[in-house]
Amino acid sequence: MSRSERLFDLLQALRRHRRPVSGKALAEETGVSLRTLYRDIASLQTQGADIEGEPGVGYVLKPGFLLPPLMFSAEEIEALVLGTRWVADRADSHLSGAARNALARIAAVLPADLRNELDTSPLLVGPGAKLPADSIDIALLRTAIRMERKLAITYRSGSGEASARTIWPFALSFFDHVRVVIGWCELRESFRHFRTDRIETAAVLDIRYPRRRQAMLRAWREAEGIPLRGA
Amino acid sequence: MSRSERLFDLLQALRRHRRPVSGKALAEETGVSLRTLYRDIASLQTQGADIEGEPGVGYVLKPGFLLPPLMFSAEEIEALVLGTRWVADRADSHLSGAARNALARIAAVLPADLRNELDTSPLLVGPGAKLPADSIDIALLRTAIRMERKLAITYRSGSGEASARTIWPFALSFFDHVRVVIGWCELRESFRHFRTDRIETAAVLDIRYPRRRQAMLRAWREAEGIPLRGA
DNA sequence: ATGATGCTGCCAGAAACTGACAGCATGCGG
DNA sequence: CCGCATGCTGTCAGTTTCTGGCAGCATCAT
Repeated sequence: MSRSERLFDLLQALRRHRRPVSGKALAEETGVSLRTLYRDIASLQTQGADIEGEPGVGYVLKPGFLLPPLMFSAEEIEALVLGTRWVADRADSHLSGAARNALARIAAVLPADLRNELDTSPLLVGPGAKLPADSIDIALLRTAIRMERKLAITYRSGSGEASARTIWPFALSFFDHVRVVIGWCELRESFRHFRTDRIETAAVLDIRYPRRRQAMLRAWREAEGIPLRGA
Repeated sequence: MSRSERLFDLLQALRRHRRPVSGKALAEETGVSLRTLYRDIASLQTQGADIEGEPGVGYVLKPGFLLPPLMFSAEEIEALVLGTRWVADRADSHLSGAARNALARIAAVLPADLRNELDTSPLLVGPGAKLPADSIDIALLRTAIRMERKLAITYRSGSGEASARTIWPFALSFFDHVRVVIGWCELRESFRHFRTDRIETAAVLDIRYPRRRQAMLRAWREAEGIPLRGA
């Protein structure tokens, strides 16, 4: 691989890792010695890339580098199409539509050959377990989460008891057989999970809850010991 | 200026000029001889840049090498992130990486507020059923499919019998618990499914199979009565 | 036909790239 | 305080690559 190709690779590697990455890791990824990696970093910096390196931490590329990334590879298109198909198939109809629209927007900027890959992608999503029907609209939950609004729900637990709660929803988790809203429960004063199919009614309140959903997600992850999944 | 820096510059120069530019002009702009400019152009082309050069006219960079800015709605971002997370979590490591890369590329061309949506997307993929371990590399299968190559496999069926077959793979289907290659089986002369975890060895042959994978996929869909799923 | 331009092969000297080693700086956890 | 992980720099020699110049062919518009 020529040096210039390697520099593009390095840039992409930096874009992929949002957290600091050690020079050693990047050197291995790009297949050069550590010394050369330092030189490559310096080279990119000369060209205007805003790369920050802290001793003991690693490198981060701050957004805003003038050079946009290279086009998707065929494999990346496959990954995008597969993901989109899964969402289109398993999520609520709003999100399905959004997935399709997103893919269409991407298709619009692809050169002909990649658009063809996109249209004829050979990775399929098999029919999954049937999700229990929700009585509420999942799109409502996503809105509440996105806007950080309190949510008033009536919930029927596994044992059949109904309860009315106000929760601060901050995440929605998709399992193979079920979907779960994760939120802070005002009643219990703790993080709780609620299967969407057991939520009987839900109303987005016009009250913003007092914490940032991202912070709550982080706190919940720590409390549950759940690492970042996926991307 | 080193060569690799110059290539970045050349790319920018090509991006800046929308109309064809003569090699001579580009050579002056980048400060090299014409001969070297031709080499630089060739170098960029090797890296996938679609640069058109017409005798008597000049060079134009056709779109499709660099990713242009993209715009999405918040919901579309959520859909993309969710899909990507699912792929990153459930597919083979190559495809996982591709999914992450694709998302990183998208992130790089997003305006700051949307990039933030992308980073803090509240839709999670729950841990799924554990997929049985494959003894072969799924990436190999995807390559065979993408390149429309025959595949020699040894397969152990559900009842335990082993067989060696040559198949024309044209699709890979992801189920919650299992992955399945779909192909035309030369032995049976019909479409067959093969669970990837039951494929014991697989070798991509250097022979292209005689039909287009897209046509086979269509034929298979009709034969099985399977509608388009997802996107 | 002519001119402008793209494109390729060849060659020899010049420039760069590279890895290894040695060393310093910085921040963190003990 | 230490040790450690990490960033960062200098130096050097061997290797690779890059570069310019020249010569020549191809293609297109005029």
